[in-house]
Amino acid sequence: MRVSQKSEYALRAMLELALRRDHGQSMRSGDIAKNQRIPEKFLELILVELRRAGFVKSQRGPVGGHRLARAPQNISVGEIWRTIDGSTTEHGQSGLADPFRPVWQEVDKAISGVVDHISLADMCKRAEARVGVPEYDI
Amino acid sequence: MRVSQKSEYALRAMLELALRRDHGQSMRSGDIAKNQRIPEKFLELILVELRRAGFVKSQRGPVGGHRLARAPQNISVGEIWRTIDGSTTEHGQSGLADPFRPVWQEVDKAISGVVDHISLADMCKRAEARVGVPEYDI
DNA sequence: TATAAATCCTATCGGACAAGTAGGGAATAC
DNA sequence: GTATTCCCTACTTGTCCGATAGGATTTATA
Repeated sequence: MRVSQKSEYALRAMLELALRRDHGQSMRSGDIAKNQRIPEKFLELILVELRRAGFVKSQRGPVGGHRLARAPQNISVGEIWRTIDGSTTEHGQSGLADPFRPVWQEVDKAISGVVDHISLADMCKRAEARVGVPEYDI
Repeated sequence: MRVSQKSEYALRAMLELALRRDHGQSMRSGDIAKNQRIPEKFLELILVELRRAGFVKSQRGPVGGHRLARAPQNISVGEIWRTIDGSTTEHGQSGLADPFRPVWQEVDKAISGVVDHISLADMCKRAEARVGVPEYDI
């Protein structure tokens, strides 16, 4: 498959929520957008998808915002990715006879083997480990 | 990445050449197109790319055609794929600071680990094993 | 109850790119 | 020289990504 810009935004937004999670409070979409440099209105659409998929809970109104619906340990990068970009490898409708079909299935499994075993909590650790590295957040 | 229709065509064409290779003679693009049900003019463009990439040798004229430039054992699915579709995972220009960059790199490696170790010769074996299977070539 | 702040929804748009078409030019065997 | 085949450039058509726009709906607070 491909990693769309939209998925990248979704993942960064989710990571942002996971990193701020200890504070307990929810984050407004505008703040996420600013911190992560994501087009605000576009991010709103993404957050709706994430809410419908059960990843975040949202509240409207003056003290509204978004927060994770589950613990970061129980949310994998693969889940989020597939929610936004659809099933991983979509190769043109190759009939059953396509001799390469088994190859793409193996590829799918290899991809899932990576992204399904990286949780948001893992990503938090990685991000924290990078604090202080010069090129981080520039 | 994604498996474009074009890559599928390229792979099927290469497999066709590999399967007919023992006959020694070259195949015309028109015959490949007919056997593999690939739009003829489109396939011509693909064959030019494959030639430029050094996968096939072509000859013009009445007895012209295309043949593999290397042994099938030495041509991997991954090589062909990348030639047509470009580098595997292209995720939007994520800066160096992108915390997900290492993830995509791992995904890249996992994909390569599959497709770079499947040769055209392997595909020939698989294809021959499927001869006689009802849904093959229908 | 009015108001302000936030999320939510529907519609639209521009540009890029994939897939395929078209028409002819160049080589080559006979 | 003619038929055949590959080669090259250009164009078209449709789809989809990324993004924007304008409100509608919910909700805390004064």
